[in-house]
Amino acid sequence: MISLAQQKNPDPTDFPSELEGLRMTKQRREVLAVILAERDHPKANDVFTRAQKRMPTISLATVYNCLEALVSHNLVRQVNLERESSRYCPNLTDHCHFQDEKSGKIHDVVFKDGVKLEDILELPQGTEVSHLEISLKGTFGQ
Amino acid sequence: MISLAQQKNPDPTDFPSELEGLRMTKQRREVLAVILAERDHPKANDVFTRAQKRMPTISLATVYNCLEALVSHNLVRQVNLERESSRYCPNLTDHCHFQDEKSGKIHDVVFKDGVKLEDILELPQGTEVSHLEISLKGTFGQ
DNA sequence: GTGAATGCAAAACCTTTGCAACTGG
DNA sequence: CCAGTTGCAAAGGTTTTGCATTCAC
Repeated sequence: MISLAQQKNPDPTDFPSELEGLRMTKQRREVLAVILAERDHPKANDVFTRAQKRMPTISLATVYNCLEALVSHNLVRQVNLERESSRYCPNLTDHCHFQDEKSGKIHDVVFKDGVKLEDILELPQGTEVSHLEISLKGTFGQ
Repeated sequence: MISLAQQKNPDPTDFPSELEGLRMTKQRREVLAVILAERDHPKANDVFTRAQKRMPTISLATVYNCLEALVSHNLVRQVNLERESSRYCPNLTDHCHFQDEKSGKIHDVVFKDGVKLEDILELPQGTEVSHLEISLKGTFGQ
């Protein structure tokens, strides 16, 4: 896994021409840069609006295409909360999401050290988990 | 909490005229009966199709209305997996959902005894969880 | 050069809404 | 009786698709 997720204000032109086997285009670079720039879990339309600032010709359909490509190549994570539109997240480490009911903001929440799925859930023998999503809602402390 | 969830082949006419403070109508009774009859996590449209068998005049919009009413009165649980349409579940006990990637079927999964959220997640002081949804995907054993 | 990606508009899909008619307690 | 619910059709919002053009390697 690459460490792009740690960058704060990435310049799209810094990205190599291929990432995780995905051919990079101007638009994909821009979409990735937008997601890395802020940790606020934007929706596709937010990404579109921000990307347009630097690239006025980009289309919403292209943003959706780029997001799909980035997600399927594990450069970005797609976050689905209830019935809302998907949000996108540059944090590729294991974590889940807490939506504060007052502010609407999404917070990343990590697992305590050493916690394993099989310790908490009754899963039958032979179960293989390929994807796990945990989402919480309520009042977030602090 | 009432024990309707345990019934196998409920007759809609068995339901009282009010449940959990919700005024029951023919349509709400039928929608509830459909969801209680099978544990396969149907989507709104599946509920509609099944309800139509006994009540040909029911409309899809009414099914959505009824589902919303039943969910908000805690008679039925709404299950959101990824970007799919919502599914509906009569199991009101604490549990989460596992979607088998081969069959597409949804399985209920329960927590091991004594597992508490605060034991597994790093939540800041003062956090209050009002809603928790855990969903898994992969190959379900057995 | 060539297969893949883009941009546009239109379609698809799920869910909600407005409103007149009806109904259940 | 009469507020609340239904059924219908239409609108809304998000995401996908078809296709000609353009681009990246």
